[in-house]
Amino acid sequence: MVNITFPDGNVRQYEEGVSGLDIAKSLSNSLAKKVLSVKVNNEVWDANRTIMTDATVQLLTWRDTEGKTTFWHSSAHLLAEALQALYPGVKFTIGPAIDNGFYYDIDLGEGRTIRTEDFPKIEKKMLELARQKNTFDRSDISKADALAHYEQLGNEYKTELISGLEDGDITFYKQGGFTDLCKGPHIPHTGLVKAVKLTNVAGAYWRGDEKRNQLTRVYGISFPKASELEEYNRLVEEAKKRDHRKLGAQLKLFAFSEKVGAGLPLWLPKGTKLRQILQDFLMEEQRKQGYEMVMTPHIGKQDLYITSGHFAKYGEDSFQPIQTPKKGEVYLLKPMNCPHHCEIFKTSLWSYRELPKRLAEFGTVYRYEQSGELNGLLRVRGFTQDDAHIFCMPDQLLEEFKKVIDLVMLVFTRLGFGEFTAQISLRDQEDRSKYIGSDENWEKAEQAIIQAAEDKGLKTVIEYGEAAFYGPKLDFMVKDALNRSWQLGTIQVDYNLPERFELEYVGADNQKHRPVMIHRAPFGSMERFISVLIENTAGNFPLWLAPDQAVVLPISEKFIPYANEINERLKQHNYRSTVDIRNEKIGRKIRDASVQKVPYQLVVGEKEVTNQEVAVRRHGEGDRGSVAVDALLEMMAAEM
RNA sequence: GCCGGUGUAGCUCAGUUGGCCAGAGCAGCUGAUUUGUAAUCAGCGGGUCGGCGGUUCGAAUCCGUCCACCGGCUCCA
Repeated sequence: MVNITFPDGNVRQYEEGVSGLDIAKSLSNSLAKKVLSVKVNNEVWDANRTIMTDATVQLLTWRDTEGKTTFWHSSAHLLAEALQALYPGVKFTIGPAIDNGFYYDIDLGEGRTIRTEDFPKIEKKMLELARQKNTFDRSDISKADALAHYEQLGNEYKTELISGLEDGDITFYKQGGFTDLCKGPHIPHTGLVKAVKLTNVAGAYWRGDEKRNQLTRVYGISFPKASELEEYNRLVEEAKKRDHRKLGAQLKLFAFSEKVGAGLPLWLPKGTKLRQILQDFLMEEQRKQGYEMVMTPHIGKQDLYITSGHFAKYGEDSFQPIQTPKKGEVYLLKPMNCPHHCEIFKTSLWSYRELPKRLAEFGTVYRYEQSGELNGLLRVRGFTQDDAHIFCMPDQLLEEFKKVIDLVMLVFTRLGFGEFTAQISLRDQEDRSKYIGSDENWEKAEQAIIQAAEDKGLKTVIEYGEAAFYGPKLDFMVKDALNRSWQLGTIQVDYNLPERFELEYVGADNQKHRPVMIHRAPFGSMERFISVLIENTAGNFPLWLAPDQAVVLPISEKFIPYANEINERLKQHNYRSTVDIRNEKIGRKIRDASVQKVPYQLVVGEKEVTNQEVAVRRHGEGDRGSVAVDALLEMMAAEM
């Protein structure tokens, strides 16, 4: 007998060799039908794998993230089985579960492709195979046999994978007519997969290396119930409506023009308003915290970026040098503001008493992003950073860094980004050739960030290889409508640029010392921040950010003078308000104001003129009834 | 940059296997209507069918190439 401990602390005895599925059956038959996999001593196992010792056991179903992962991973095998049937000779590589579904990377061989038109027949095949209720059978296999198996199939990808595995640690899984190198676990049988949707097909490099073969990646998602697929489809439709590219056009915030160039956004009046409000908000906070605004030009001599190291690192892949009429004179579009700010620091000799020096600029920079990377306002070639560089003494670093964390948190809280990931981006552990500066400085910088994040009680994840070439970063990641993660705020510690620019201050000892730099941008870039803001709010901005806060809607021409009066009152109180004087019915004016997502829609007609009131309609809510203008002003003030 | 897809009026889209002057709705303009909580009615104007080159008696439709956009991959100072 073995003692099985459940998550609630209960302990029950079972025969040795009991499986998760057996345990589920002993509890309830309906539960047994839902079990996807089982967590045994904190390791996820097949539900039918035998348990030989005392263990803590948690049965995993569709409700558990790990249960979903098992389900989707098994679905990837099902996809592979279908592809094997439909595309003979296809070579399989890897097919993992992801956050929202699964994919399989395959090599179809020369000249063959999969298109979205092919999806229905693949989905049909998958469901057909699923209905066979095939079990996933696990088998241990020796390294030699595993290699022989795939050599015979001519699958160099699998043999490469196997070469990296330990003998005795290799397992195959077989369901129906498909066998795959796989460590598992899998769901009890394919019949649990009731609904399948292939979502897209894309190229993906083998092992993520662009120098190696490009494989075909087929993405999909699957569900244990058809109704869940419908729900998923509905959510995808909803997400499309939040897309900042669509809303940006609809709300007349920004635009792109082929004639101006790819990735070069044009800010329309309303988008500019929104952006200015955000800038004003941050500038005010920064003023309170001792930042000083500076301004620098959009270009600088090539030499500036040779000093900073940017030219050596990115010169080839950037906008190319700008020539002048003078021979040999070369300028570059600025890719970063920091070199300019270093030169500002060098305009005087600073006393330690004057540090930290916090220089801030909404600086527009230009980077030649790869064409395939451009994406609405999320990834552009000309963008404005809410940049600042803090020059401080080494013993001020930690305190300053923590202050910046507070500022980023203030920004995120005020803008409603409750969900974010704080990521500590460190050097690549193997390849250090990508970075400038000494190991010693990197160590100090990385430790400072880890310490500051810990002191602030931030929950962080560490990502190696994500650092900037001159220093490590603390990045704040937020997701867009399509669940993709983007870096917004960033704080970086830099010992290297002060050295390269030979920055100095005079210490209490009357000696010259080298300051440390903090690069920081709470928004990151105005463009990206605003795109994520649009998607998070679905364009329903809080009142203080809305480009148009109110629109007065006269019932007919007769009431335009009164509407103008109301509009003037609002303007006197610094609200952004307009009057819709078009010769249209009130229903139409309300509709158009709603499409533009104007928060306060103020209807005025005979009754309102008589009572000296306005009929308030709050977008997203509806009719609030008529109130006096003073009451309206109070209502709006309370919302600011 | 790579893989796959898309590109018709300001916007959303129709346009059969290549075949008369390329269509609709919305938006715009003009006029009528003077309106009470998500689209009033009528008339009018508007398109080098993404660009360039080719095949053909004939190309929005077929081929090539470039550009832009979409989803991934790689990259992201």
